[in-house]
Amino acid sequence: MRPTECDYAANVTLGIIEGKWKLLLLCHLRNGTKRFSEFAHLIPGITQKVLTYQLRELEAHGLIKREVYPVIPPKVEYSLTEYGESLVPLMDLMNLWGENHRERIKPTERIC
Amino acid sequence: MRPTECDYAANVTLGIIEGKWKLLLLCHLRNGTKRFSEFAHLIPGITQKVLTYQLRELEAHGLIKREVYPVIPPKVEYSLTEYGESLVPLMDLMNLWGENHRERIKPTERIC
DNA sequence: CTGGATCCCCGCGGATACTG
DNA sequence: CAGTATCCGCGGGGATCCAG
Repeated sequence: MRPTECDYAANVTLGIIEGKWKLLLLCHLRNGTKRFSEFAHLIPGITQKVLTYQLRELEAHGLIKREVYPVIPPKVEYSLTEYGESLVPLMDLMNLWGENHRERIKPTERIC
Repeated sequence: MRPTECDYAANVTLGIIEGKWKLLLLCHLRNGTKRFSEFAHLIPGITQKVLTYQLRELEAHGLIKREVYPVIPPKVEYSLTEYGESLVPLMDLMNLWGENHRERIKPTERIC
């Protein structure tokens, strides 16, 4: 309630959430385990390097689990951890607010 | 539920929320109207340029209201709009999650 | 008092090529 | 298949100076 510094708690959350594709990745993982190539297919716009990077960060924060199967060809599965699921309410809220915001903006688009 | 693009609704929210000081500014405004100089005093780390910029963006998105009093010396007051208040639940949730995350991390700090 | 105008740095994210 | 390595551009944010 007295956020006199930039270490405001909500900013901690923001620091973990922010990243162009993180929320999208987390959202996809809510529907179940995903492989690296599945993400690349689901999200055509992302490059391999960035996909790797964002997944690594989510993993570093304990939100997702990375499981490597020592087979050929390689197989890696990503899944939401229990801790990652604690973000679900926040994701839902952000999703909801974002959709409302879109509809709020739309009327501006119609010029007529 | 089928976020095949980067225009995922939650990302819209993120785009409005993100910014190093925005959440903090919004939080301060929850306690009432603030003047420009008050922000500068409450948040020592922020520069005038950035403060101006972040306030302008929040205003552009309709979250805050900027009221200018034509007096000398200048007086400008910022306040939360009704739309801005619609973000309060999200802010609270982010704050809560952030605090929990801090405590979750702390044990790692104590090496003994 | 409330900014605007500049300059600068750094890191995120993108593009491309290569590898076990 | 699932990455790693390298280069690069852009923009957010900081520092500083100026202005009505």
